[in-house]
Amino acid sequence: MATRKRKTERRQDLIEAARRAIVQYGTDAVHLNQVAEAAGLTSGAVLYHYPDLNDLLLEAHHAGMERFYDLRMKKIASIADPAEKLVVTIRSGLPSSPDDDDVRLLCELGGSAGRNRVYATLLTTLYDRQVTMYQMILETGRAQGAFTLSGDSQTIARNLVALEDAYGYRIVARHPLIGPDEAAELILDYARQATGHPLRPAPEPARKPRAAGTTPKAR
Amino acid sequence: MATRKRKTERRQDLIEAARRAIVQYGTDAVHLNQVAEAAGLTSGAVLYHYPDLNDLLLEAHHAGMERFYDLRMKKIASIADPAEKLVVTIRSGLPSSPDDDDVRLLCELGGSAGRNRVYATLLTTLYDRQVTMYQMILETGRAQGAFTLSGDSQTIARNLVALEDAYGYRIVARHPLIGPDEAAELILDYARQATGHPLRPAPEPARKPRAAGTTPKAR
DNA sequence: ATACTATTTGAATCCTTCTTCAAAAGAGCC
DNA sequence: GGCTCTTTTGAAGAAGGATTCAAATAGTAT
Repeated sequence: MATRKRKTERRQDLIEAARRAIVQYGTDAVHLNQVAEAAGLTSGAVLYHYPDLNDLLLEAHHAGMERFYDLRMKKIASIADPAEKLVVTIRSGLPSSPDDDDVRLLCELGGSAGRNRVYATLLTTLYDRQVTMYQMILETGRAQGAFTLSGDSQTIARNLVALEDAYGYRIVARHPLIGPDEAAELILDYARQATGHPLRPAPEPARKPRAAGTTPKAR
Repeated sequence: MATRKRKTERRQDLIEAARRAIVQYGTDAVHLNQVAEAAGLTSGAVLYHYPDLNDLLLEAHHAGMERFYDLRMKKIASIADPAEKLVVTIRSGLPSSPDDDDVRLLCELGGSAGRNRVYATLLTTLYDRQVTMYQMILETGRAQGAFTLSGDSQTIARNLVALEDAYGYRIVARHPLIGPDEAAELILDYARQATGHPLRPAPEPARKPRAAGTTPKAR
């Protein structure tokens, strides 16, 4: 028997398991048994915590989305320079590889949004939040005189998020020529035009986020 | 009994039915019975033509993709002016509404591409073809002196297709602020910077494609 | 008309999944 | 250690989908 756990803890596990099962089988195709197996439990145990599988799937998508967003925010929180911040932000919106589960979950969500209003709302909310995030960076850069925006910040921010999204799909679909590096460069090409800043690409992402004020060593 | 048809004809019907069923239920979740019902047949009849449902689903996706691409090509074939051609092309890559089944099928494909290599290839192929299509337009515009490209045509073309893709998802997910018109304007904003051309937005798409040489009436 | 053949149906069978629930088993408490 | 409450299992039953195939049917050819 699987080690017994407390309700909240187990529910957390189940959300994680659901995430994995969704990525593997698809949101609309995943079976209760598959989620149970991913969690190392039987279907009965899953049902004990989530009498309706759809509730669990929704929570999994919701959690995945929040995680994706929080992770990005954390990665850029300590960066003061708007140009560097923009570069890192662009990077953090792309999958690290075709097997990046966080992004694959979002792609999954995109596929289902057309036929599920709740998922559609979730995805739209994420998009809008990301747009706002970019807008802040752009406006800050402009205020500091670093950026000369080619148009209003909302338009640029919307396009930046759109580009990220789209290249996420390309990378997840294993485009033979467009990987994370190439995608970042393509987006940067737009970002340079839009900000009037040279935006040199960031070095390999550091293991830990740098403390504010320290400079990345040149390479 | 459903009216009997010839093999090729019925297979065509089935591909259409599968398309509809996929959009409604999801590529990975759709059941044989649902496809059969969409075609107005029984599951046995479907199996008679496609012993393996996956083959049918693949053909449906393939056909949907080809159709989408062909339709675009047809819409722009008769347009000589590169600027107008670019504007119309951008429009034709966006869903006409959140219920545009052609685009919804492609979104579906994007969701499944992460876990199905064949679908991934299909989607990648479409992307590359669209990039080439845009490249032709851009290069032609440059050769004629109409465009002053901000960078190499491949980069611009890749970004244009990426923007289209992404806004397709936004529209299908019913973003409350971004519909076909707004998306077109956002993409045009980028296209203007990239081509150095004012690219005034096209009037409402005409019922029939205009013959080459005729001018759209002003409004 | 008739016969022929390709297509479609519908019923039977087999499988898989969902759902329910009594019983088992861990975890915490006294 | 024994008691209690919560969590988990496993079995059983219900529901539905996939697959197979003989029989029916509708076009097509003669």
